Amino acid sequence: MGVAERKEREKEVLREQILTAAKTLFLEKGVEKTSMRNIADLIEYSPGSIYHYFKDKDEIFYTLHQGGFQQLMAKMLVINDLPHPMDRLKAMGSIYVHFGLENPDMYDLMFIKEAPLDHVARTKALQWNEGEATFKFLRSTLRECMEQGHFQGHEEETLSFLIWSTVHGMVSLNIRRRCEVVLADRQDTIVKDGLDSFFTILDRL
Amino acid sequence: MGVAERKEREKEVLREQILTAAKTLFLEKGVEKTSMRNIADLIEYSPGSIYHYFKDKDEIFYTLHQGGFQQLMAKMLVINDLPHPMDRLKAMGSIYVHFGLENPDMYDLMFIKEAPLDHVARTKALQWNEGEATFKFLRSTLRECMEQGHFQGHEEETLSFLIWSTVHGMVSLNIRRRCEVVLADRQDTIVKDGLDSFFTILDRL
DNA sequence: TTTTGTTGTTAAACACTGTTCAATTACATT
DNA sequence: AATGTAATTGAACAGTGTTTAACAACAAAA
Repeated sequence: MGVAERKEREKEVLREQILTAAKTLFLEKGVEKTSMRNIADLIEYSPGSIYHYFKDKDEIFYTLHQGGFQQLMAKMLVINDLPHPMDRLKAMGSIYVHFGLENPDMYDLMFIKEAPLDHVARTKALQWNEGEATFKFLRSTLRECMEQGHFQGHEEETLSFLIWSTVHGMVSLNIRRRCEVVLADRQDTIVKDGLDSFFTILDRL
Repeated sequence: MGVAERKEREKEVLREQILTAAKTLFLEKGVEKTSMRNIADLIEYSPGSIYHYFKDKDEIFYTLHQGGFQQLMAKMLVINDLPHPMDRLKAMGSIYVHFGLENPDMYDLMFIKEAPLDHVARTKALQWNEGEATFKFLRSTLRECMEQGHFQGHEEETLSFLIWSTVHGMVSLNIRRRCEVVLADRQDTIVKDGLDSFFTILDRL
């Protein structure tokens, strides 16, 4: 009695170990350069064992993927304190950008990496619930701004997409090192400056 | 006599064959999933031969990469006909976005794919001359707009980066299929709408 | 207490990968 | 015909993700 439960817990522990080991290595060396053997070495198990807990390497980082959205969402929720929707909108932008720059590999997973889903999985089960929730959060904040008279002549969904695109563009160009050459001298500041510039545009809109 | 020249030409032919084979496979299966052996098979040479023409896989990638920029630049040059800098700026945006949507794989190579450069290569020779040229083109167009009184209170380089980020953001979210879930019903129109929305913002700025 | 059945774990193997290199071939020049 | 050079090859190396047959651990049943 209780044996099955204990085993279940032990399994869960190892699963968690795999996950944290994978996360450590992914963030340290990148997903591509982390091998299953590396993960196995770190948890002191054989490579084969991992396949009893995760179908393949992809499944490991999709699990981490979901954690990323929860992390981002948790950070986002802080803005609820701000009374003005425009402040909330701008705070969301800042949080989003900072999250991306501080967790480039996680951001990569969430918004840049090719979704290695086969068509079946993509169209249905689709796990991007987390991503959808984040976008809906942006939309509702934007709607509140519009109710206060901002962004006249614009359509909510389109503008949400445009705003998302702008912050995503800045972060992803940075992460994928496309700024380094073009803006070598301002690498560190360019995203912050761009974001400020973006905020003044939003304010004037 | 002329033998060396003929050999030189023949070498060039094979180099070109490698390049087109690589391009075909890269665009078909992606860079990561294309092996040197795949390329060798397609041109009916042994894997080793390729290394007489290109230092490594990265060098092939970067050569194609440059070709993409020349393509994009060629399309861009058309805008020189337009007399108003603001029209030119908007035309550049349209061309950029259309290029991305019509050549998603090449765009991927140019702006999204992880630049597989080792540190040495990244810091020096640095191959992104073409990318730099494109950005400079944007900057100079923007400067002309500013000389006509647009975008007051903004700084040229920062705003260039912001504009680039916006169009890149829209294209890359689309290419990497992050819109599919969030904007399922408007997949086809959202980028066009977003771009229009962006243009009206730029006009009012 | 022994047997059975399940479950976790392993090492080895498979089919790949990018890259290197000694050996071989092809061929223009002497 | 012999020589020298450059192109080409196939095998080898060290790595990859993944599968699998064998094995060990151990709770449940006999």
